[in-house]
Amino acid sequence: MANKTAPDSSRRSERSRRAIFDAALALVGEVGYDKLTIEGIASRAGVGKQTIYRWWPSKAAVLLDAFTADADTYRGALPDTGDVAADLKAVLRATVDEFNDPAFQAPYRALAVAGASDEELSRTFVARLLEPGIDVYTDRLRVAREAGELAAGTDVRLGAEMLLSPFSQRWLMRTGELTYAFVDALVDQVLHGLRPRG
Amino acid sequence: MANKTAPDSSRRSERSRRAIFDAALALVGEVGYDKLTIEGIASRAGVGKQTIYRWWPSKAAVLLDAFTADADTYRGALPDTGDVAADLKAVLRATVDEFNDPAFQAPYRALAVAGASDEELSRTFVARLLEPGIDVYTDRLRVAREAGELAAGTDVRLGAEMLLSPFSQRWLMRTGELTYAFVDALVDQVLHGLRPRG
Amino acid sequence: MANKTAPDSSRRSERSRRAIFDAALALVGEVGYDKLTIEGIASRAGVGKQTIYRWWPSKAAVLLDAFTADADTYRGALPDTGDVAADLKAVLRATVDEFNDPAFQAPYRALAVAGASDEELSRTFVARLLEPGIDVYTDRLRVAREAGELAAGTDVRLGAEMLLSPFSQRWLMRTGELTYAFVDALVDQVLHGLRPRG
Amino acid sequence: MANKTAPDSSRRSERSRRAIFDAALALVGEVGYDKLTIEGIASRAGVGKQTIYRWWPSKAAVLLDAFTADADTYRGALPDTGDVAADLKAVLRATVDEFNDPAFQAPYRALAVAGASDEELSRTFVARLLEPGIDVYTDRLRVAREAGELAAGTDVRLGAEMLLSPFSQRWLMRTGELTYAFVDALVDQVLHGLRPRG
DNA sequence: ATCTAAGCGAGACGGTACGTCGCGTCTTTGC
DNA sequence: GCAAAGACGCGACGTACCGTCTCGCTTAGAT
Repeated sequence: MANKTAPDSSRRSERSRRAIFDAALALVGEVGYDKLTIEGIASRAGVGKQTIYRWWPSKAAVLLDAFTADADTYRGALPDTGDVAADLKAVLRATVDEFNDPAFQAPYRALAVAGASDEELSRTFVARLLEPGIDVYTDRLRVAREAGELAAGTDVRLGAEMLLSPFSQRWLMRTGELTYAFVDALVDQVLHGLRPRG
Repeated sequence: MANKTAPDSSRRSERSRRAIFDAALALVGEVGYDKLTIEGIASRAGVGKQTIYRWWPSKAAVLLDAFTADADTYRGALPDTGDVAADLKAVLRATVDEFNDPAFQAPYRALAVAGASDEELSRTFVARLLEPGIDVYTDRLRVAREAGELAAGTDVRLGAEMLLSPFSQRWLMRTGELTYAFVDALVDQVLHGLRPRG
Repeated sequence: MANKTAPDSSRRSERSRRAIFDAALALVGEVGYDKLTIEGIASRAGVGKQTIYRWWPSKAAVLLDAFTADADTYRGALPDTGDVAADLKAVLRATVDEFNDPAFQAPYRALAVAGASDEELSRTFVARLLEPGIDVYTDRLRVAREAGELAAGTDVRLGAEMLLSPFSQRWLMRTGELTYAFVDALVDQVLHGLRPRG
Repeated sequence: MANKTAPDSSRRSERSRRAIFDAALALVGEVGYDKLTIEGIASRAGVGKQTIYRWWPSKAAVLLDAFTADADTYRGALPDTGDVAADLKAVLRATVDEFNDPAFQAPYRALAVAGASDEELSRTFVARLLEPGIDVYTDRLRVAREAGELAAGTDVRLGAEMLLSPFSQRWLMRTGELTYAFVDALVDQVLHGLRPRG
């Protein structure tokens, strides 16, 4: 399958793999994604360049693995107190804090940028990070719909995007502040719509 | 005030400026943003590298100027037929076509990516391209609110983001297709909300 | 005769000409010949680049004019006390001091180097600086020959070169020290030859 | 001790080294020293610029190595037929031919010029090319002195300079022709001196 | 005394080369 | 046979000067 005699992953050095992840995450925080280099990672990790090239196709892929190696543990479902508005606000407020934290921002923004320009990479990025995030909202909305909290015909996937995209967009393009007030208003307006009630 | 003795813009060569814009737009379409180089632009434009460095701080800034030099003419208001849903759908469908056009995509995506990673650049990008786009939606929604088509207390700026962000996000991160059906559903769901109607 | 409509030298700015000479001599002393630039001279002299290009073909030509503008006043004949050996030693000892003086060295070495590599320039350099120097020695030796101090058939031009070249060579290529002892020995050996006396 | 982590010379590519020498010598003959560029050498040699910068500090140093890599094999002693004048004339006549040969001239003149302006480089140039040349004359003169052909107290080093410097000077500064007649007269006058014989 | 064309300071321009950085490949030497 | 180390060919970086070319401006010399 591999076109170049694939490396034997059973012989792979776990020590080097960890060192590369640590170096990549540290460096992206210090110098930013554009000035992050393979040589820099290798040097900081005390590793030969070839060891990186052997296992990853690009610096973005290294960073993606480094980021998800730490993040893969997390995941689950949104809380369900029976009040979908309250639950969404609670989780989005926590997400506000997360995206305002520099340590989280740097590698995540780097990945988003890399994904936006590199179509190949974006497939992995979307599948491993974005889709799971959308899914937990979709699931929670579906539960709410079954419970009669939402209209019967509601497109829950689209609903999830209506909640997450304005948030992501503000953060990524810096078109606005990420505050509790913003997410509260967003949840309310998404749920009630803009139309006047009959 | 200037840290390097600013060049005299009255002596500037308009011919070179245009040639640089043309070359930058052509090249970003041909090779993509990452492989776009200052040397490439200079060579294609028949211009010395220094002429680019004299007037712009980065290739992203060149591209931004090139893109807006062409785009600055456009701008206006959304149509107003009295039916806000129909008007929004009409315009968003046109925007679907625009964002599916490779000639428009390449430089715009390049700018979005550059803006996402470079905070300085993003200020200009947001102010010159994104904000004006949001504003025309905000204005149309305001008109609709005054006309009683929307609830009295509606946050029209937030409404505009709810319409545009899911669209932008799908396009930028490739999380979904941009279709007429998608924008139609988006408009309907934004206007009506997810809640069941009393 | 001129292929480009020669400049009108009657309108020439004497003030600029002096400023260029001063700047060129000062700069060659400060940064050396290789790092001497036309732009640097123009800037230091408070002069436009074109003013230099209008009147000189190269930085070497500027330097040559600058150097000879100061040096043209000097010139004359060697002393004649009747003792040719003593006269030569006296003058060469003075020349040792001159060539060990950094203020004289820098531009003179620069000119020698430029002359060595540029055949066109070397013609002027030789004619204006080297030949006159050789001539005064040739003249003094001729007088000595007429006076019977030298053998009747002596080639006085070659004699002058035998005196000056070992001196110049040591200085230019740094193959040896320039000392009084050296020039004394040189004069003696040139006059007496290496052969044992019959 | 090294200020930049010196390269590992055991890993050095001999193929590249030779290609660089060949390219440098060919180019200096074709375009001259001033128009000789590192980029030109690298390109002609099919080598990266960095490979040159890794091993040499300047184009002059490259040329010096290139020149001596070929020339290091040669070297020896002057012929000794018992007639010092004849021997000197024979060798100097051969040297006349050598210095009138363009293929030899171009790189040698380039080195002389570079050595004249760069004190650091001149140390190597003198030690590797000039001094050995002077030494063979010094040695031959010493032999002649022991054989009684020269005066007992003769300074043989100075004698060698008296033979070589007028020659070098004429060539380098173009103050005169290099002919057999010139070197014959030079040898005679150096050996006999200018004084009339008692 | 006025006009007009040249010299002038200034510096933008199309270029070439600089010396550096990082790429991705390849090779050498342990382990 | 993977890994650390790093030399290699390559391409782009951003800078420094080159020599040419306008731009006003000032400043004679001819009218």
